[in-house]
Amino acid sequence: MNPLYRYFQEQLHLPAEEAAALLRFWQKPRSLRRGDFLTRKGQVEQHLYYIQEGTLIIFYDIEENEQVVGFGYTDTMILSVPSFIRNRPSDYYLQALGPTELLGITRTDFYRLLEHYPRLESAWRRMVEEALLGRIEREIDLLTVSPRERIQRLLNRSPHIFQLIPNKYIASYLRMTPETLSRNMR
Amino acid sequence: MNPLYRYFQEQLHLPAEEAAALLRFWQKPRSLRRGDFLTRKGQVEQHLYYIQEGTLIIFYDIEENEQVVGFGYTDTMILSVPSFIRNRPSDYYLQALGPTELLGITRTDFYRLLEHYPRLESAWRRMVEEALLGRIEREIDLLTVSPRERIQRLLNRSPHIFQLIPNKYIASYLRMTPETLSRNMR
DNA sequence: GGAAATCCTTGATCCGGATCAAGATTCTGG
DNA sequence: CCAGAATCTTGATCCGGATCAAGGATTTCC
Repeated sequence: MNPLYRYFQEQLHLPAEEAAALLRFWQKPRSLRRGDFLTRKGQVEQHLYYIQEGTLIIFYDIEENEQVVGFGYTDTMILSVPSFIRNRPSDYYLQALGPTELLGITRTDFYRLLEHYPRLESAWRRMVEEALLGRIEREIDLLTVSPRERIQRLLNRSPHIFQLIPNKYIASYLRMTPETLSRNMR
Repeated sequence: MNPLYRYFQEQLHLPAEEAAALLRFWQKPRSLRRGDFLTRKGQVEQHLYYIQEGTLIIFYDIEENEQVVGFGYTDTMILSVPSFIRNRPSDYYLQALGPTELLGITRTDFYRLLEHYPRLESAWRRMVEEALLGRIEREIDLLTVSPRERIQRLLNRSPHIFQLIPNKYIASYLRMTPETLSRNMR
């Protein structure tokens, strides 16, 4: 069965007909290779993407360094949220870590659909609420002083991350160096 | 003019009749004195509050210490967001820093109103979106390494905070000790 | 399959923010 | 207005995570 269709039903709780109707708007398939950028700083995010297969990182650059702020992986949505919502240039880069297949819907189409499909609108509101709650959780992680505890919290909440993403990106995400992560993982 | 009415119009962009109709649901006035708790850890947040006058801090306790995660001040809304959205016990404390006057609407009333007033629903979605964008900004602040820069970012974004809130709470909010804040403010 | 790039680990050193302490200042509430 | 509490400042010391460095292990992709 179409995995995006299943995502609509199981993750967004959309009824079958609505899920089917929405499917045809998710087009514009994109393929990325390791290192390719899905979105770059300065671009206005014009799509909401569904990841059919692959992993990506979201990062911004701060004084020569890249600071990772999130990940995307198979069967989730990914986008530069602030850029998409505000329709302004993104501060973030979205970069593929390996071969990646995506389906996208354009910003314009998406906002048009929101008006026609009330269930989609409430689904979107739930997504935004969940994203907010996720950030609040993450805030507590970032405020935790001890590196060891920060690692532990992520291990508890998202153990699969450690299977999917090279440690150096996880270290950045956890506000520590790869060395510190390595020393506190065993 | 009623400041809450003005808030509805100017901040939430609600039309005049709708703003007027909503006014009567914001009742249950509460008065707090310095140190009083509006909400405590473990309580389920039953209200959305409008601050008529006063300042509050939002914090949670982590190993004997209190970690400040936000502030509330005159003419803004305040609540324990995760508790209100999820209808679950709050991890946060909301505490008044001085004499404070609030108006509240109950969670039940509020969600009922969302169904009857589409403009309120979209206003709420905007509030959630804005809260999310605010958290994303805050994440960048927290990931900034240098204490001096973290202070600077807050000074740029919310200079009024420094007039309203004692420095020790600001220091906690900025993930540093009061000593470090003091040493880097001049 | 194999060379090259990337990533991970371990060790040694350094430094900036936390901690501890004490005094000065400001705020609070009766 | 005044006493006591809370807050802010400044100084001295300490410590844990960053940095620098190098070798080993994996992964990538022609």
